[in-house]
Amino acid sequence: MLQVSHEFGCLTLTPSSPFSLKRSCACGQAFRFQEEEGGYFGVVNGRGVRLTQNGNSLKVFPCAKEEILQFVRYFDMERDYGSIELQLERDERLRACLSSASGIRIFNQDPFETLISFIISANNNVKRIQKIVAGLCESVGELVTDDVYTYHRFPTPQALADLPEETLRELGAGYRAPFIKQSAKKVADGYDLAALRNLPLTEARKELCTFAGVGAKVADCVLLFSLGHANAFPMDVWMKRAVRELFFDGEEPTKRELEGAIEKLGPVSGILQQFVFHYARESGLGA
DNA sequence: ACCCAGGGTGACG
DNA sequence: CGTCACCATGGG
Repeated sequence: MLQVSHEFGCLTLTPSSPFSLKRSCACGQAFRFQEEEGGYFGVVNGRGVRLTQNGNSLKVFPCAKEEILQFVRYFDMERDYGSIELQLERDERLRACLSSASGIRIFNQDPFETLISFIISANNNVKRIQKIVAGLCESVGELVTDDVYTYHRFPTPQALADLPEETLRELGAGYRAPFIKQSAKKVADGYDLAALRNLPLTEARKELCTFAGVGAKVADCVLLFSLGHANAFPMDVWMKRAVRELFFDGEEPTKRELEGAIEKLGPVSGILQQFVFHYARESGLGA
């Protein structure tokens, strides 16, 4: 159950299961939530908002009445995370993840922003990804000044498609510069990312892999973090280590064994994955 | 100098 | 189908 209240232009969402703003913002799913004075500032669906946590409540400011549902959905507050954490708790292999990952929510981000962000993420680290994405926004993202804040939106597909490769390299994108440009152009030319929401996981993944700089892992991030595929399971170096340690007693699994183990986790395996990922990074698993 | 980071691409078997 | 060097960049 979710309690929703709205007064003085501030939205308060209180889920009945544990919520952690800090873990949700820091778990590596999104790269534009900046920590500041007891909260976070982020741009959600093109709107700059300040996020704070009070008890188990998430506060979003500013928020107009018409925007309430949109924020509820972005922060995935309609989903029953109590049952998800219960599944983790019941699994002896995954139980330990909760101590550092309880309260995570998977945000429903913009597909294009997520696509470009995770193209940048390839063979890169979170701090640098944040820096490059911030540079993109400050360079060619629309500058917005509303009643409360001044901020940049994430660039449009056309804006990134028009950006010279050299500029992308100056921002730190390195060899990913042409991937960003080509993929942005494909969206600017009319490719409908949102349509992938309604495709089966395997087909949606295959579609995303036609973009430059997108392989299975980046595709799964886009599907999980922006297109509602809760069973997309991104396998990066951290998850490979974690799965090897937690599921296969330190041994390297075959591809079949790996797929089987993920399949057994059920329809929200990708969300479970994010708890494990955050745990692995926080506990420095294997490093 | 070397290794690593939310990997992908292209070449070669 | 699988493997593998290579790819920019910054931090440890």
